[in-house]
Amino acid sequence: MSELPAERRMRFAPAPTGYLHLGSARTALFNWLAARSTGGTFLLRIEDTDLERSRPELVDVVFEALEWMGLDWDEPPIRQSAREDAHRAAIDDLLASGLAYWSDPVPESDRERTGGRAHDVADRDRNLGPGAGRAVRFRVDAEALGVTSVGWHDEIRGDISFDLEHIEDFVLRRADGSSTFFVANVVDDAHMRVTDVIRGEDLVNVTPKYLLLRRALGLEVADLRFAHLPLIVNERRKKLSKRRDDVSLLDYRDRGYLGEAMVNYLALLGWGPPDGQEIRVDPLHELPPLFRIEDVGESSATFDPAKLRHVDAEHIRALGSAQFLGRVRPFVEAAPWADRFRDELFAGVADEVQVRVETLAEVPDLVEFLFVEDPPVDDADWAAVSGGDAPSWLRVLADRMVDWPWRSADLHAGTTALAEELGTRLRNLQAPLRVALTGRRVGLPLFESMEVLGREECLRRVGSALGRLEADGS
RNA sequence: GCCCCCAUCGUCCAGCGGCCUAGGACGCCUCCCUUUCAAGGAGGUAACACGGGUUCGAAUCCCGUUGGGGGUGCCA
Repeated sequence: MSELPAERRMRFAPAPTGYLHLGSARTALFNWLAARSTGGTFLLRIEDTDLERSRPELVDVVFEALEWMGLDWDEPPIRQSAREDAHRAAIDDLLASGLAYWSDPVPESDRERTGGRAHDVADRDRNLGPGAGRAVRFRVDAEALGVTSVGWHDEIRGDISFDLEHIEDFVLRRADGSSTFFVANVVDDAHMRVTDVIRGEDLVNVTPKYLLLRRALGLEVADLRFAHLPLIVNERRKKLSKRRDDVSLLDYRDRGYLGEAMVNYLALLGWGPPDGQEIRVDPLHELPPLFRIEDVGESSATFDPAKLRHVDAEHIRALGSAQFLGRVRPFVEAAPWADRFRDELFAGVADEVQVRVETLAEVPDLVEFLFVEDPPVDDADWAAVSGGDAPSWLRVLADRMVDWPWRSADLHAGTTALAEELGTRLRNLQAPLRVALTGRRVGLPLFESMEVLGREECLRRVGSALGRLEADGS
């Protein structure tokens, strides 16, 4: 009888800070990918033990962000705050077995005595017991623990180990009675039967403590694996900071990025598909078969907004027409002219819009001329095209437009022929017409825009441009 | 200071001892296409941090140097 492969369980354990950090989002994604690629289970644990930061609406932000990325989890999320009894019990066990002890804080003025430390290892043997201001610390003692170093084989970075002498007696229970991250983390991971701890490289240094604690608590460690992901850094090669970098995942949604593009790009930071095909229209389905946590790189990756934009543009272009309209809707609805927006008009230029934007947020600006009475005229553009023969050209154009068949191909042909007639080139003739109709000299293809705008409206706009010219001239 | 980690084009990813006169992608530049702008097509620019080993042979293995990052809390 062959053994069934043991179930692999990975978890994402964010603290509800009110926004999901880009780095956390990537950690969530890699955990999810690791789970989905191995038939594992993806779990969620909300680390909400910090009273101030456990407000329900802050937790919802985490769910909202994960849902935006399309990441789904397999079991009901665990609230760490609901497990405080278990955390306390673990500390009591350690206290009972002598691996933890009560410790008094050492005042700043008295630190020479302790080598600068905020605690005194002499407390280990004082059998202090509970008391005001007193914390419980773990006894990192080679003799008591029977080892002189702790190490593990990291799935991403290979063997890592720390000598016990470099690990301090860390706090398990604060003076206020609350448990620290170290205990909660270990106890809850064991409770959730987590087998794969996949997290950021900034947590490498707490892993020895994790391991020590886990063993001290008699919790199984044989099948435990760790993978520490390289950090995402900014162009200065520093860890992304809330202050100077755009780190909130959902802000990218609000700025017009597609969730799947974000997922696609994030997956490319520290990893790449073996076949080299970077753009994955449906990353959530395409990536799992290709992903292996051990293929993740070990050096930090710079977050490159330019490449993100490119990936987003590719995803936008891959959208079907109906999908595109659906995705765009929230952005046009936020425009000042939202009440005048009409699907039919938009549909007439949608394809042309789609290849010209990198984010959905750029759409309104491109189609505004269709939905406002009088598009604002860009002064520089107007100045650039309204001189010379432009006034007379526009007059002729206005005349001809009256009986041209109103289809883009005919408008194109008519304007081209007229350009020749006038002894100029189409590129020159279309420029003033474009500014007259849209207010700018760059924009969507002109004749397609005219068809959608309609003859009457085009004539009206050319007419007012002519009026403006007279005013300028007088 | 101490501990841990990292080191290929400006950036991301390939390369896991010979296939490398180092490949792909983003960016940038040039040209083509063209109703502006895009998109698309064709080119181009640009890297193995340095020094020692090991080996017939090193971007690939080892050591050191330098550089960078992370950590060093009764934060997580």
